[in-house]
Formats: sequence, C-alpha cells, structure tokens
Amino acid sequence: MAHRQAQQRRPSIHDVASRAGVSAATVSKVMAGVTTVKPENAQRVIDAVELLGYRIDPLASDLRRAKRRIIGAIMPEFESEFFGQMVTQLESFAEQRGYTLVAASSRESEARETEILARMHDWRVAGVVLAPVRNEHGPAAAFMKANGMTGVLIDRVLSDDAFDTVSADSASASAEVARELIGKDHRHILVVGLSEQAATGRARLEGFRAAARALAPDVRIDVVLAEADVETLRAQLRDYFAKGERPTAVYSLFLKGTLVALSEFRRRGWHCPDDISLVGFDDAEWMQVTWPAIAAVVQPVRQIAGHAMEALFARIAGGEEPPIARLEPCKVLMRESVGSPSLSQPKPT
Amino acid sequence: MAHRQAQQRRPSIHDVASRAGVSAATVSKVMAGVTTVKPENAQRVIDAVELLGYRIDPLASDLRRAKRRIIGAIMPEFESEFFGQMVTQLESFAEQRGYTLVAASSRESEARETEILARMHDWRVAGVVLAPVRNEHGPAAAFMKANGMTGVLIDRVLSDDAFDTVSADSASASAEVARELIGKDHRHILVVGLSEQAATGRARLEGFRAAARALAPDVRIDVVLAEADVETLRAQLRDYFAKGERPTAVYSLFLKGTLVALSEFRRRGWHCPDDISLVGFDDAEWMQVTWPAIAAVVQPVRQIAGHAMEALFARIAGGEEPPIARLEPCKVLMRESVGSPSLSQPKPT
DNA sequence: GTGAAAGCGCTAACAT
DNA sequence: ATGTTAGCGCTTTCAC
Repeated sequence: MAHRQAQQRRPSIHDVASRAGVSAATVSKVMAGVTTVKPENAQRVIDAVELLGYRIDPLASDLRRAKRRIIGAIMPEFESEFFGQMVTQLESFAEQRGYTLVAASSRESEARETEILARMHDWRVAGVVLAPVRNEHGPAAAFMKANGMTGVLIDRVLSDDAFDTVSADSASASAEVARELIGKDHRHILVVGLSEQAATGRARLEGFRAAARALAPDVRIDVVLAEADVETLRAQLRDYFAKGERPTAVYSLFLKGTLVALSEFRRRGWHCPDDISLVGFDDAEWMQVTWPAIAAVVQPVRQIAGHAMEALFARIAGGEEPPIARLEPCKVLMRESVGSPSLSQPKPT
Repeated sequence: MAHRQAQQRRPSIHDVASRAGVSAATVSKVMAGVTTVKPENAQRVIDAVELLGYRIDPLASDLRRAKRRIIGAIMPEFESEFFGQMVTQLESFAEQRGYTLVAASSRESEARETEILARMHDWRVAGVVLAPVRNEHGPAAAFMKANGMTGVLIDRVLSDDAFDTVSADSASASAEVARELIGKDHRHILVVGLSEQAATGRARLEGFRAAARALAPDVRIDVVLAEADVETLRAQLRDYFAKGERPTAVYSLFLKGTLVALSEFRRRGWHCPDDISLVGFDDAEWMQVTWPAIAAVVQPVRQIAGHAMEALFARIAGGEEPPIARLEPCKVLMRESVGSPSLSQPKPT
C-alpha cells in the first residue's frame, strides 16, 4: 500500500511518467494493459503508480475517449422497495461492465423526467435506463428519440417503436390472480388502480378481467380507477363502499392501492380474509410479516434489471435490430389475506 | 425551440463560436453570464446557442475548473424507505446548488463502502455524504481522512473528530419511548437490536434504559442484541420466547427488528396490543395501514439531509471550524400497537 | 517499444 | 470588449 497524506492535487499521469522515467503515453498503455510495453518499463510504471497512489481520473479519461462509461438511470421515485431494488441491481450490473451508474429520481413528474434526461444527455452518458413516470409515449422517450440517445425503457411500458422495453408480464400475472380468486369462489371482485392511461395498468386490468370471465362468466368485476393520485383513489374507494358495495375480494393493481385498500378495510373494521380478501400487485417485505400476510404479485426485479442492461449494452455496442419488447414472468404469492367467501361469510346475493 | 435531428456529435463551444462569429472565450463568458460582453455579440451567441441546441458539457467544464460540481452519496442500501427518502432529499438539495448527486449503495459491506469511496475520490467529487455501514470509526472515514476528502457523516454516527456528523437524536427519542411505555404500566420490556457496536444502537438502548429506570426503578429490561445479522436476531428472539419469557412490550431499535418481532408474534399467535405491545425505531408507510397500526419513532429525514448538505457546502467553501455533531429531534408516533398490560392481560408476577 | 504531438470540450489569464 | 494562448488529465495516432 502506498502511504500518502491528505493533499490538494492528486498525482497525474505525468507525475507517474516522470517518476518512472517514461512518457505519459507509456503509462497510459500500461494502465490499459497493452502488452507491447517492455516488461522492465512496465514494472517501473507499476512501481511508480504504487508509490504515488496514482489512479486514473475516469472523467478525464472518458473526455478523451469520446464515449463515457456512465449509465444513467431515471426512476419515478426512490422510496419504494421496488425501485430501490431496481437501482441496486442496475448499479451492480453496470459496475460489472466497468460503468458507473448515475441514478436520479423524476419524483413522478414528467417535466422533471425530461430535465433529468437532458442533464444526462449533457453528461454524454453511454446509455439510459428509463422507468418513465407514465408510459413509453411520454416526452422523455420523445426527447431520447429526437437526440439520438441510446436507452432502454422499463417498468411502466409494454413496447416501443424506437427503444427496447423490459417489464413485468402484468397480464399473465393478473390472469393468475384471477384464476386463484375464481378458484376460491369469489364472484364479486373489486379492482382498484390508477388511471387507465398507463399501458401496464390496462394490461393488468384486462388480463385479470379476461381470465376471470373465461372461468366464471357470471363474475361481477367492479373497477375503481383514480387519475394518478392516491388520495383520489382513497376517496373513490370510500364512496364505493359507502354505497353498500360488498365485494368478497379486492385486487389492487399497484402497491399504494394495496395500502389504501388495507387502510379502508381497517376504517370499516373489516379483517382479511374473513370479511374480505386482498391481493396486490407488487410485493413488499412487510407483507409477509403482518397478520394476516398479504398476498401479492412479485415482480422479477433482478431479471428486469439484467435484461434491461443486456439490451442497453447491446445497443451501446452498436446493435441495430428492431426494438425488442420483453415481458418477464412474475410470481403470485397467495398468502393469508386471501380466503374463500363460501367458508367465511354468507354469500352475497 | 431548436429543431435538431438525432446525431452523433453534439455541437461544441467552437461550433457556437464560429456560428456567432466570435471566439470560444466569448461564448464561455456569455454562458457564464458575464456582463462585460457587448450586447449585440451576446445576442448573436444566444441565437447560435438556440439554433444549434448547444449545452455546456458539465464534465469538460469541471475538468477545466479543477473543482467538480458533483456530490457523492454513499448509503448502506437503497431498499428501505428511509434511505430512499434520504437520497431523494440529498439529490434535491444538491441540485439546488447546481451540483449533481451521484449515489451509490455499499450494500451493508464495509469493504464495498471503501471501494465506492475510492471511486468517488477518483471522480474528484467536491464532497461526500456518507452513511457508514457501521459507524464513524470505520475504514471509509479513515480513507476520507487519509486522502483529505471533504465529507459529512450521517445516520449511524454520533460524532467524529474529523468530519461533521448529522443524525437522529436516538437517545432522546428512546427516552420518550420509555416514558410512554412506563406511563402505560409496562414493567417488563424487551429491547431488540443489532450488536452494541453501532454507536447509535447503544445510544438508543442506553437512552431507553436510563429513562425507564429513572421513572420506574423496578422495571425489568431484557435485551436481545444480535451480531449484525437479522436472521440471528430472529433465532435469538425465538429462543428468548421459547424460554417462557413474557414481556408486556417490545421496543425494536431498528426497522428490520420491528419486522422480525412482528413475525415472531404472529408465529406464536400473539396480537398487538392485547397480547403484547410493540414500538419500533424507524417509521414506514405500511405501519399506519396495518391493523393494528405500529407505533414508531420517525426520523427527520429532511432535516438530516438539509443540515448534512449545509455542513458539506460550508466545508467545500473552505470552512475550517472544528467538526460539529448535530442531533436532529425525532417524533414518536404512538399508535395502536401500544396498549396497557393492566387493561388487557393478567399482570405477570 | 516508445514518445511527441494533437486534441476531447471547456475556462481562465493575459494581451490587445 | 474580445481573442489568443495555455492548459485541466487523459488517450491516441503516428513517426521514430
């Protein structure tokens, strides 16, 4: 180990060069692992590097190389487990390839999303993994297109004509939820979600509806969708129950909806699964710890991140195939929050 | 708006200069807002910038300026609400000052923590906000010291002789929890946490213990601390209850401990607050939604982030005062998970 | 095998 | 008020 004091200026490649008695170009070659350097000189360089504690300045290096080894990641938020895990995974895949991940939060704002994207473009990132606030047809994707940026879209997307997309297979997972609920004799089910604008939300709803109706044509499916605002959803849900509606199960299409549903159940003194069943899209650590444990659709974060990065690096390497839309299979974890209405309560007529 | 196509090379300052018929230096001045440029030329520059869609390359700019407008943030994880909120806040404070935040996860590994720090040093970040895996005396802080980096330590720290520190006032919050529990007639309380190594863990435990004993000298406080591993804690907790121990309340010193406690209660069929009361350090969104809602100590994330950034920028600006250790007051939210043993169960002898 | 020279995109002195 | 020059720290021809 080199012993160095606190200091202002770090040793540059020239410092190493003069200590080793060679030119900066040679040092550069040694650092890059070029084999055509005379072993003796290489060793002198290595020693000088060690002695001075020299490390390449990645930014200066990238400046010269024209393509920067930085990947940008834009998430709608950092506060949820899902996106937290996503960033962790993306970071780790980026590092495996010698890139640095720079993550930013659009805080659910499309305006901010585009600003951040512009900043990433200024940074000349090699590529961007964008989890759009709404879907693939937002201003951010348009910006990327217009500026010839290379990127991959994830999460709230289904497919795009310019970029590869990777997301959870919402429709299949929802169909499986439908099979489970129908199989447990639920015939009046409420689906809650955000506005139908999001393509994935629609896929979840339709996947559920189609499967449920195929299995039980007599099933009644109510839908409460709110416009992009959780508090609105809460109000609408309250209204819905206030009208006397009494579904035997609720399927929430997104995490916060599950929280809202739970809290509305609580407000009314209903317990799962005896009074009502609950399944949510998106898992969270606490869901298996509460009583009852909450049934959930688990998104394959690692696979999404992995395939997104794979696709991105293929594009960075110059791949020119038409965009691919990937759907990763989810797991449906049936937990205690789902019961059978025939067992626990008088069947509603 | 400028209309540009997808393209390989973005316009550089020289492109703007030649279009505007001035030198690059003049363009640079206009971009920097220097007022000594002839208005007519300034306008020509502005027009050219608009036309070409020119934007400064921040990395090239920083390279020349010697000090980079990048702040590094190192968190132990991204998956929890707390650190997610922290990153969001830090990002926003950094942007307010024209800096970009580059966040990285040490994934609870001290080795990785130091590696990341070294990478941030390579990047010549202006400063680092470090939430250390263990505490202020780890290898990361030592690395920062040895390399003369400027930084601020947050979260799992109490004070340091080289860096400013900002964290939640664990001891006071725990004392308040003690007052609440003692006031509700709890006289046998179990405290669960991770190894006493973490200074903040110790502060939480001691703050609790001291306050509880001062109010009720006869109180029995059991402590189950595990060595940095949540599964170990689970096993120890299981053993503890298996021995027949029957505290009336549990105080968890950290979030995952609260989850573990809850799941162990479930395993034994105990419900809060009738069978046992529960308070946890660290709040989470789900805690107010489950039944019962879980009482929690809420950390002032925004204040911690804000003061950390304030301190950091003061140091970046050259402040040389001795390090300051800040403690931010928490809020204790008593929710339904806390009851009174005298009301709900035979008092244990 | 190696180094001199050029230059990535920018800014800061210093002339003018 | 402006342009010229000289780099920031690095990599990359391209002669030698």
